[in-house]
Amino acid sequence: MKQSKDFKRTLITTALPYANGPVHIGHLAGVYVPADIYARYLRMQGRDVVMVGGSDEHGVPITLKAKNEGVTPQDVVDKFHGIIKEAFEDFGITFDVYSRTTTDIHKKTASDFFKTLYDKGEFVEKVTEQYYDEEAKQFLADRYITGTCPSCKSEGAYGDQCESCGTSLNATDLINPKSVISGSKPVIKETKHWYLPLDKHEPFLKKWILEDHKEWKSNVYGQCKSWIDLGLQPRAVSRDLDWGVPVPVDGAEGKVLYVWFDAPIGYISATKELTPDWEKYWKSDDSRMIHFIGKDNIVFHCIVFPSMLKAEGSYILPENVPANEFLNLEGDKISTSRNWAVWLHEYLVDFKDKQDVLRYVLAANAPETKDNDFTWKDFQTRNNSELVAILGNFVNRAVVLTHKYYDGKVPAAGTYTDYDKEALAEIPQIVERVEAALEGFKFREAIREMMNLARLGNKYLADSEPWKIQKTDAERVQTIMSICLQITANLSVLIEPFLPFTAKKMQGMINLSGLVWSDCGKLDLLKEGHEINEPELLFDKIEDETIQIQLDKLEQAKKANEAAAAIATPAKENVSFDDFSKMDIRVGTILEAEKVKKTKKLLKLTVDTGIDQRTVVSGIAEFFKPEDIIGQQVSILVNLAPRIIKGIESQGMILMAEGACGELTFVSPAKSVKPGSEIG
RNA sequence: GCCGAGGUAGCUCAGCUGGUUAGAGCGCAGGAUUCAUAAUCCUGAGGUCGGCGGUUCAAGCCCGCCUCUCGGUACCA
Repeated sequence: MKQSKDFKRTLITTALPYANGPVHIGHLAGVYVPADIYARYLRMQGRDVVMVGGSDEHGVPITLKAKNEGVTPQDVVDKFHGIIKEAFEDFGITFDVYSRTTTDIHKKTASDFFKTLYDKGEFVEKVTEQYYDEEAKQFLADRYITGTCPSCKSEGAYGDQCESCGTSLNATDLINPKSVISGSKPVIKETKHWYLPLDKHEPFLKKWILEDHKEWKSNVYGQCKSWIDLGLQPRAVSRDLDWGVPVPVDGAEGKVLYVWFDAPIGYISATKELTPDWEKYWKSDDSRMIHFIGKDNIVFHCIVFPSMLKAEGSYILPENVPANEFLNLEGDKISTSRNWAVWLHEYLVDFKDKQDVLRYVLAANAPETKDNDFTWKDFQTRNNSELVAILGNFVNRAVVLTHKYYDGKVPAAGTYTDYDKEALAEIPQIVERVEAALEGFKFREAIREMMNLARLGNKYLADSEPWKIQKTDAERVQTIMSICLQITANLSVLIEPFLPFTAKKMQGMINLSGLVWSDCGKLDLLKEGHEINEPELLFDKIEDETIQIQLDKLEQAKKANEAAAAIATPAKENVSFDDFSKMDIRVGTILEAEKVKKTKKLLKLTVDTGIDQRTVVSGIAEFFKPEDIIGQQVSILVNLAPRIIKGIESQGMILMAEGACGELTFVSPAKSVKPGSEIG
């Protein structure tokens, strides 16, 4: 495998945050902090690096949000692009360019990209059937259709997914589909779309990833292998929608590029926006591209986007895709809609000027190999016993002593003892280990090693005990303090990629600036007589009360969510008595039950309906063991049209009640009654 | 069900192509120390490496089966 130094320049891309909400700690930990550490590290080495990012502003969810709030999609993305961009700036994420996908340059870039592939015959055209709203005169994307979930029967399920039970759906599966736009019942209509034939690129992807990039992280490699082994399907690159980049082909009115197609092209347009020289980052073999993303994006960045680039023909492909897993918050998944998150803009209100603390905690506990948990307790501990006690404390000790003994002037080093030499020799070793970790995208390890330099400082100071011998051997103390100050100076450089705000503060304190990475390991960064400034604390302790406030805040969010979930869904439309009478619901008794093989949710039941004994397949296996429900009385819809499920004919449907957390319960008579009793 | 990733000290994680008494940080206990934000330094306790079987002179690392967590995918009338 090629080393990063074999390349002349590096293009770092960061996942484009979707502009329908602010960014939270999960985004930061998974993508932006690691990317920024890496970019800063390369820049400090004087290497040619460009880090691009931007807001992803197209797609259906944004149009939905706009509609709900009675504003235009542009209003929505303007608002969140602003919030997101500011949050990144506040946290010191050093994008060389932070753009957005609603710029003209991007529209043109994406449009041209499509046109090139179109002209080369890289797409296949397909006509499919989709829902169409005749009143609003437009096709309905999945998110624009609601109805009753065929799975859990709850109202308000979307065409792609039921929010209530989490099942992913096809829009055509919904019972009583309704257009979100006009409320009318949509009709099925034919529509033409373009597809990227991923299957065609499969042999290439197989070799490129599975053979040539075995060094990718196991989670990334494994995920790709899984997708490729499952067989790749053509993916639609266009949608019937009016918010996005128009498909640049005759007869494509009302169609735009599907958001996943236009979003990664945003990396290209952002680079174009940055420099007229953009092609050298994208089209020369001595450039390498690194995609920083979360695990939800692996398939796009490892399979889809490379296929697009390959099909286009003139672009380089990513050299590595160091995708992270997910960060949980206090044991639960971070969720924008449930407001279970720590929002970056809110964090800075509560923890003013503590960007580095969060950067540190997130990098030290980044979900590199598996999902990780962010807890406020851990945040407090890492701040108090690592940043304050180890790093801040050492620097403070060195600076305070220098002022005490030498009035702030750096003393001259005398003769080094063996122990001095030993300690000093460790500095370049630590630097080397930090470098190796960073080159391998092991940010947790890198930050641990970085802290080891501060640990070394504390140990050296404690072992040397200058305060004990200042009166008897002042000359020796000069050497000791000189070494402590050189370690401090080294620290101020080494921590910069990770803790840029603190690095700046430190360099101000020791009156140094313009340090670069190759200064790490030097023992003469501070010359004799160099004057340093007054000590100031790099970090403050965080008290229990401060942490409790954050925990309370989350607890409130949780309560608010529970309250929202407790509200019953609105009643359905009225039906006539005749409609109701059509349904034949009986009390039945389960006689036999067994799991349907090769399924997770299905039980095959034999039910005594009083009329007959029949077979019903029911999706309740996650909640009941077969042996526990023999003899259970249930409500059964007996005149539902039979249907074959997994090779078994299901003759009817067991009615279930769904609890607040999605758990299912039988609807059965309060007293045992004879099978066949009618419910009505 | 199938595919992928994980399951190593109280917590968060390392463990190279299998090789002597399984490591680190935090936490905990004891001691030292006072320059420093009661911070620091030293020492120590603590693990049947998810479980069972197998291959091997030797397995946390290889193979099989099982189990739990996370993600993808199929199924849910």
